[in-house]
Amino acid sequence: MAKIIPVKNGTRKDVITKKASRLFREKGFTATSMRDIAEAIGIEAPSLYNHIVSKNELLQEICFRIANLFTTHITKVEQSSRRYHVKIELIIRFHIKMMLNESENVYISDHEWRHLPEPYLSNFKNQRRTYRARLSEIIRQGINNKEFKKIDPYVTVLTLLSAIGGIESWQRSKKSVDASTLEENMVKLLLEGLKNHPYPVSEIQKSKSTNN
Amino acid sequence: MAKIIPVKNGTRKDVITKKASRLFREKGFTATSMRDIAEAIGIEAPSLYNHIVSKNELLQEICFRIANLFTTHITKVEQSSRRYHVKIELIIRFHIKMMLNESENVYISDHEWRHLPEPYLSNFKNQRRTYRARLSEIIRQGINNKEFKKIDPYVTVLTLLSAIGGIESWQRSKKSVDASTLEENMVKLLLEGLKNHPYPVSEIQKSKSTNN
DNA sequence: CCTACCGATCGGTAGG
DNA sequence: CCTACCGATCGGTAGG
Repeated sequence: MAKIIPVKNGTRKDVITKKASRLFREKGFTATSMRDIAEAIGIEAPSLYNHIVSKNELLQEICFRIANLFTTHITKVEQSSRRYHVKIELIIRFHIKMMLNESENVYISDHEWRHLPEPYLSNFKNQRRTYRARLSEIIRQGINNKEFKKIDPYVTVLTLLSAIGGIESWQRSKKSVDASTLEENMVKLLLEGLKNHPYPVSEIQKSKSTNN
Repeated sequence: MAKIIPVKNGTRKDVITKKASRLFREKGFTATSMRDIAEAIGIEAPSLYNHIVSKNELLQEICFRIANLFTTHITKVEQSSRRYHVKIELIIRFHIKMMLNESENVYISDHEWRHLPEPYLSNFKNQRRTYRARLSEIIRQGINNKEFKKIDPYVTVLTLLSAIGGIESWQRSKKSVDASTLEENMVKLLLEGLKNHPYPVSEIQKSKSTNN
């Protein structure tokens, strides 16, 4: 009765988590039933509970595992002695690589976290807020250091993260773009939009095209 | 018995749609029950069906209304005789304004469309694919015309759309940034990352910071 | 890992 | 707009 989870090299539960990830991304967490997951594996729904505690546990493990990967990475970047634009480039490239290698779980972490039950929900939101603040701080310092143009650091963080976080949902329908093309082009667009060019290029083409 | 919908100046059904939008964005379409919507209005769930056909109908109307607004706008832009970078700027600003003025419905159209039932689902996906192709074409022409740097048009479209589409989910927690700051900073970052600068600035800072 | 089954909740209908 | 109620499905448990 007492949830004897096999302590092996991590097998049965991993299979469940993998299938669950796939389905959570495809149909959404709420729209995915335990019976869907069980069927994808080839067992009956109640059998899942020999390996997991609850449906929520699956979501928690996905969300926090991804969040911790990002937190670990930014810590490493902060501790390095690179220039600020290099730090931002490293972080942008890490985000893109995460989207490419862990797209299902990153997508879930980005879009399904609101279904976390309450102690975890606040926890997760805190972790995200802190991450964004640390990223903002790097951009702020880069502006002070004249590496970046004068731009609102918080808006920049929002824009960068959502730009990268969104590629997954597009990528699904067409894998027409290979990983390297995607990464280099996104870096070109985002990083060079951020960098400080030593000439007032930003004012040149500012026409009266403002209103829609 | 026959769904006599009041043809008035659009009142009761609008209230339902409004409340539904709010809840669909907050909790997600699947996690929102008809009883949730009814309770938010102050009536019983079955009473909703005097004004609407089904829960799916609510989602359909939201998704297609938003999609049509974007389609109408890009048609107008295409028919104008502006330069390509102005066309892109107009479209970026329209997207940002939509996020700010219709954030709930744009969010639903962006994230909950996969729950559309089948004749509508394919329809919606087609409309989105076409929109992206038309946007790509403007960028491609702008590159040919030397207004934009050499960049993959499709990746650029994905990046621009997801950058703007993501601001909503961030904006929720902190309304610290006012609309004008948000718009000007996003345009600065995204449009200037795209524009062709008449000097090889993009190569200057390209260090060996590639691998994470 | 299964069968049998639980209370809760779902979208929606009947009928007034 | 309500009460009464439907068949279906949900996450999960009991017990082996």
